[in-house]
Amino acid sequence: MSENDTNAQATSNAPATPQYRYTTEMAQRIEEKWQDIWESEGTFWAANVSGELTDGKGRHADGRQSFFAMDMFPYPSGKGLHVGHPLGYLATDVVSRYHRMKGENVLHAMGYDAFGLPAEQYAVQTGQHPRITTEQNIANMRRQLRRMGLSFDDRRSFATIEPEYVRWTQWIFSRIYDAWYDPETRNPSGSMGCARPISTLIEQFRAGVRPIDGHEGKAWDELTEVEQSEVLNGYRLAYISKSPVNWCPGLGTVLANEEVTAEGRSERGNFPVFQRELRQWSMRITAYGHRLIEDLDSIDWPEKVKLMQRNWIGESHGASVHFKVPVDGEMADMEIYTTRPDTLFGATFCVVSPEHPMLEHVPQSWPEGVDPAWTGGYATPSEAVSAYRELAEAKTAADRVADNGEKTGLFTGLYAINPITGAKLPVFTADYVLMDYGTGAIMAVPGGDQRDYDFAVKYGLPVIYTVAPLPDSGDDLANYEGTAPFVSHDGIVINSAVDATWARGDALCLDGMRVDDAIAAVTTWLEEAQVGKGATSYRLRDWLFSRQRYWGEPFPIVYDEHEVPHLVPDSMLPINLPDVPDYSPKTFDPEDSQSSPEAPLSRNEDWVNVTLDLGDGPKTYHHDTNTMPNWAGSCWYYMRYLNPHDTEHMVERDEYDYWMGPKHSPAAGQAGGVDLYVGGVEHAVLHLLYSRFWHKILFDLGYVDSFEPFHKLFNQGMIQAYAYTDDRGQYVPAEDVQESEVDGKTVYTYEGEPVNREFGKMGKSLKNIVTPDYMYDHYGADTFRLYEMSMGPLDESRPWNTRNVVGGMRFLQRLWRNVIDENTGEVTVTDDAMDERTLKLLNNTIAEVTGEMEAMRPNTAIAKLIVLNNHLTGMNGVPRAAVEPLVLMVAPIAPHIAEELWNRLGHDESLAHHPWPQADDRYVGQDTVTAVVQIKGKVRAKLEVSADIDPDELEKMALEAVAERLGGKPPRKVIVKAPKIVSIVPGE
RNA sequence: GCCCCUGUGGCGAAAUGGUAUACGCAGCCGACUUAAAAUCGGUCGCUUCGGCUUGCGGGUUCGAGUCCCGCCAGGGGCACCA
Repeated sequence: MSENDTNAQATSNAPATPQYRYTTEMAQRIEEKWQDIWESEGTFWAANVSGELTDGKGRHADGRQSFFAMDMFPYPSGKGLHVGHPLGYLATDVVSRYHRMKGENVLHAMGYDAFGLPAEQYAVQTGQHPRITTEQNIANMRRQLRRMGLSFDDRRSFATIEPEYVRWTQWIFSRIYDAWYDPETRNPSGSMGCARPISTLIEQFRAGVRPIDGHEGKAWDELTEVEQSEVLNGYRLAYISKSPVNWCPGLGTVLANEEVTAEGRSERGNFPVFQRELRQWSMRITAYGHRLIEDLDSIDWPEKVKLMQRNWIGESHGASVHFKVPVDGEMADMEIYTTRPDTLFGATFCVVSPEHPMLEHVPQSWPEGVDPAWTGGYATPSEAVSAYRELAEAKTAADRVADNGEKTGLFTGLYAINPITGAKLPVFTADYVLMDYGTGAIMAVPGGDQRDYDFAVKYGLPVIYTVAPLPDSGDDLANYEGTAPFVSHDGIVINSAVDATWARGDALCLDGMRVDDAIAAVTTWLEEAQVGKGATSYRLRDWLFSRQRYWGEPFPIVYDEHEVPHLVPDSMLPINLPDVPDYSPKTFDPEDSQSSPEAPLSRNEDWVNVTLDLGDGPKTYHHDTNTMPNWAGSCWYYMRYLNPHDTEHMVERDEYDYWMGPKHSPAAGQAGGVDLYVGGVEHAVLHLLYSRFWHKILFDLGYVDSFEPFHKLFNQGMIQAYAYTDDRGQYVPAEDVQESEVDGKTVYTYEGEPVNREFGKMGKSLKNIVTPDYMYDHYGADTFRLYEMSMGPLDESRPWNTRNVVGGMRFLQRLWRNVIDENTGEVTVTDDAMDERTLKLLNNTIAEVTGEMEAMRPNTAIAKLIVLNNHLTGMNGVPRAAVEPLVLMVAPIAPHIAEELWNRLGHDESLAHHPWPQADDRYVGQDTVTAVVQIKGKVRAKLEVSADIDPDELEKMALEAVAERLGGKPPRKVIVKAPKIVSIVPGE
């Protein structure tokens, strides 16, 4: 389009686009010019307090407020960007530029999260080494982002695959491995629980102040190295465990719970996931469950994300209770977990998970007269139990979903004795009880739990109701009996008299108590009788931390001939990946649940076997062949922006304190952290939880002085798009679809044929992608930025519509024309004084736009800038004193045109650090306002009055204005909110 | 099933409990053009001209898009967690 304009001017005598109009070509020239200037002058370099990055182009850190604005860094995937991707980057950039103009020292940079599945899969597809494709992708992404005019400090960019970065990722792993969680020590923030070096635990074992698990009564130094290693493994925050994990044959790797969907499939690739018992690395995130919930109160995050984290961690309070189980003439102990100890009187059977160790001790034969439904037709309990266990193991999460709550289970032949009633309860095994939650065993209370009720109905077990609705609730227990349990936590306890004094003659009667009080009473009783205690349980599981992939960080761990793990000394880090031709993961038939993972690194024997001197002479060791999950690099990258080339520290203390310390900025709270972190909500329980966990460990160990990584989190919305399908359901290119009106209805056609419109994501397969490059070519970066920022609130999703972009272009053209003559290219502003109206509008606009920028609402800021600009457009000669502040206010959103106009207005320095305009209070507000007279809330008259009108006078005027409507009757009530509203309630 | 968010013109959207529809797109009318595009100016919720309008029905209030209760629709999170 615009190209034709230029040609037309050269080749025909028809009136053409004026030579100095702000066209797409003009925009492109201006944008490239300023991007070069910013780069060569280091305009966006942020100044550190010390070290090599103190140079902020004459703007040093001393005494200046810091502001750290950060995006969730991207995977450099080969797919390239579409216009939806950079929405968050643009938002962060607008905020960064605004804060820079407020005089703050702004840290804003971009790194690349380059390990992990997307990069590896792209490499496998293209047959090139992931390092090569990753570096190409990073270069392409850098180019596209640079063209957007983002104000990054390019000295601080890095990728997580760089050896100098990997070194510190491995260093952090080493610190986590070398630490344990002491729940009895206060951490530096004052709350209970603290990670401490493992040496402090060894000291306790050695001093005999802590019993050694499994070796009670022995001295620490009597234990073999293997035994010591196993004991410590039970405490380390990064530990090896043989436990059921999510095994995904289709991807050839194990996955964390967070990476498995509710349907039991892999989040990436959508392959089936099976539970397999495997030896893998885990991180003890459950130790931090409580602090991860509690500290949410100290950070400025969307409630939605906080809620998702709270739900994911799933802290529940209750009690653990010990039931005696007669086994082979002795009394074994079975511990159960319940959130409702008050219902102990209503327990009519027990259930253990199919993996529960108690199942090793089932009796030889079924008791006399056992119900055949309970035995499943098996001849002995052990046959029944092992058959059921096999059945449960083969089930995928998807099967469980398909079961739709249908309960299965079998009797174990065992009985458990209820410690409070003495009742003998049959013990079942069923897969609705999970081994890795609570204790893997429950007391079943069918009168108060839907699942237990379903099970009881199926197996003909008794139901005892122990809780009734509150008497004044209008509900009646009779509504539940025989049909459903009464599950509410509101209610009163009934029916606790069931032999309550059996246990030890203590009277414990709960009748008439509210549930809360009854829970407390039973918990106290359990503790006094030493058969149980208050307990907290978490839905959160420990974080499975190893993957069988090539493209990730190797573990800084080697094993000796006894398979005892040893930490590789810090001085030998990083451990780099071997440069080998075969980096593909070993994948299997997605349905082959019996396959086992095979780490690609294990194929490189040269790399696997090493001779090291770890203090007792050179010995042969072998490397751990797993790699870390792709979350590892993103867990701590924010700190690396502070100085990505620091070879002495993960992060330097003074630098951390200046940029992220708890009191560095009024914007940050007590918890400290990055001032603004912008990214998609999809990481709510993945990256954002892992990152907080690592950060808290580093805080406990004293490496950082704030206990949260991200003070303010902002989730940008998604940019959605229309897609079109023809009558065969095939997608057609959205770009070429025509829109027209037929009989007042909008119809869409492609090559003359009608097509259906649907609404959703932007994607290549939907043929509705719009790329940033398309936008640069057709409108320029400033118009692109302006459109994305004006579409609506940043945190809401909305549809992209290229047709609407032109409005932003017109605004910039008018702004340009208000400064520059389109025909001569001369600056046309006047130095005349502003008229009163312009002065008022200008100062009101400054005040309002400042407010919108503070609140991160660029859409409404833009609307107000347009109003001011439109006003100036109508003037005869635009006053410099009005247009200069306008240019400054446009700068965060459309920085290139703003720099160009600022320069042409006679300023030599970039406006990037020019002070943000200040509103003159004398001209803020209105002289006259339209006062509205309402009768019963409906507008009946409007009055033009002075802004400082006396309320009594306004009331008088208002009553006069609507006298006719009041019909002479005195009003019953008059509310005056001068100068805007008079609200009248008429007399009867 | 449980929890959370969102419903305002033809479209994207504005509105500290105080004039609903700012700003932009599209549309319509006009100016400049031989013409078209671009640009500029105007107009732009519905209406039987009484009024009526923020998904629907109630409530609180002098006054509700905004607060409360109950529905409906769309989106998201969790889902045998004892």
